[in-house]
Amino acid sequence: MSTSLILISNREAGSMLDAMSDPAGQAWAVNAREVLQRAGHHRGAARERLIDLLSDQDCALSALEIEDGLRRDGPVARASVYRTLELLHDHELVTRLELGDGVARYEPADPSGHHHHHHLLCERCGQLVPFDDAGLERSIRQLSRRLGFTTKEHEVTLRGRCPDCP
Amino acid sequence: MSTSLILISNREAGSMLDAMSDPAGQAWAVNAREVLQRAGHHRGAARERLIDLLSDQDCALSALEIEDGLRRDGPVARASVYRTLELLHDHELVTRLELGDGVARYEPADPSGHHHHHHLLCERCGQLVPFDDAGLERSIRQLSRRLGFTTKEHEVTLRGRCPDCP
DNA sequence: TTTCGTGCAAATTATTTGCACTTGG
DNA sequence: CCAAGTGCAAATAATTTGCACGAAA
Repeated sequence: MSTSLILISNREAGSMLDAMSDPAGQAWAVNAREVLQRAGHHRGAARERLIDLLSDQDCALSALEIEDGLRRDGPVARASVYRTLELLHDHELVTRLELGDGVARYEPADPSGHHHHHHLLCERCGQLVPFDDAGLERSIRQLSRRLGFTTKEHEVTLRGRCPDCP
Repeated sequence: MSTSLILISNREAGSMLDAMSDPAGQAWAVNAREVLQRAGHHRGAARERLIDLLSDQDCALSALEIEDGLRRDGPVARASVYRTLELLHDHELVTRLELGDGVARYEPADPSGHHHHHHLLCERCGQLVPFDDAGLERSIRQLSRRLGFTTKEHEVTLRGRCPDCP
């Protein structure tokens, strides 16, 4: 049974990406800007900053978390954050998640499938852990075919206890 | 590859359940009342009505939809709806879903696993379709074991085009 | 110089809470 | 009676929208 696994806590992932100067994120940002430009969009400051911030991220952030992050470098309007996220989502450049706590989270979308992953939310420590599983993906592909359903996005969320929380 | 399938549109399912006088729903309602009673809860009118309404349901409803449904038979306070849903969720009697449109939906939880299912949301016609797939469940079990994660709930959402919407 | 982006504040929407009153056991 | 449930209205929290002004192509 081939199961590929990426298991990264938010904190660890941040430093990993720092260490490798985040080539994947850069690629995403470049592509995102290109897509928006082709669609006839200008390059406003807030949007540019948001794209940079998201590209440094490995896992989902809420709109308010993004706003906070941006504010550390200077003021931003909340509306710009929401509008930019909506725009990115319309162009399928971000994935929008709702993990069951009433807050929408966003993360860079990954058309190549290289960084595709799902989420596991520990109900005890609140940690959000991205994971990837080939068997699961296979099941979903087969299932979609069987149902005659054209699946554009899919999302799997596990809620429970992580290995560190007994 | 054994893949069991239940494919029911909301509308069809409603009539199906009518036709068989909803034995599963009745069982759920009985159990729900028992669980709440054991926990020392009284039987207020709003809560009783909500349990009845949910037990007739095969798939997820939002709090506002539930409120509307209840109002057809008489007035209910919105707060009672939310409080009851919270209570049922605390006792794991309902499953709470967030399918990505900012609204929480609730449906009777199924400890037996008999009616366990996931959701498929057609982005074109908006139809919410419940489905069940053995292969998918197997993948999730294996995955949880491999990650050392104790999965209490899991949720799979597919978004795309249903067979009727080309 | 026109189209798009931004900021601010006000509006919406979903959900929660405080409190006085009613009801179940 | 006492604990729990209900309704109503006001409070939050997340997200959206209208509009005037500033910036990009």
